[in-house]
Amino acid sequence: VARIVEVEAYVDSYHGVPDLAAHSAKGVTPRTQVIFGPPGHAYVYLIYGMYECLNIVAEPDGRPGCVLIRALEPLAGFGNPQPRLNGPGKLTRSLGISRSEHYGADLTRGPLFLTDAFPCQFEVDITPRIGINHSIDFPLRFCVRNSSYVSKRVPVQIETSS
DNA sequence: TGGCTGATGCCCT
DNA sequence: GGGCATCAGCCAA
Repeated sequence: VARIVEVEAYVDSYHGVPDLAAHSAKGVTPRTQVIFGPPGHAYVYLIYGMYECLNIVAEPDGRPGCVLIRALEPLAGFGNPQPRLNGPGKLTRSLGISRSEHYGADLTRGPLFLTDAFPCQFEVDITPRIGINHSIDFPLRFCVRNSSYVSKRVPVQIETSS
């Protein structure tokens, strides 16, 4: 059991400006097809030849859009010492998430299950996304404020919410 | 503390 | 063949 504390959104367009950092910007390919499918499914891709990254498809069927899971706070079921899940490549390695086993997986049921059964209140920091070279200004990274489990300190605080 | 670099596989042109 | 939604280790200060 783990809590999501940091995500980034990859969208079709932001206020009418195309999101060139999104993999779906290149259109439907064998790699990106699941992003155009129904929401609640896993988009898993390989980055830099060695790290798998987990996304959750987050737009209606037929439209592209997904959320990259960048950091988790371990809650239960992890050994001692707890693994650090503060990075998209690290958390998939710790959880055993891979393209071969999880590409397109239904996250509304099954072993990788998304739930709101552990609610809590928190404030959100909104910042630019990390590690990209296109559409770098879009404020689409969302972190739990003051969480020690995020991948990086918040570089710029753009806005807050709850 | 912060910046650079190598490792490494695959997708798309 | 170029570039990539990363990370750990190294180095200088």
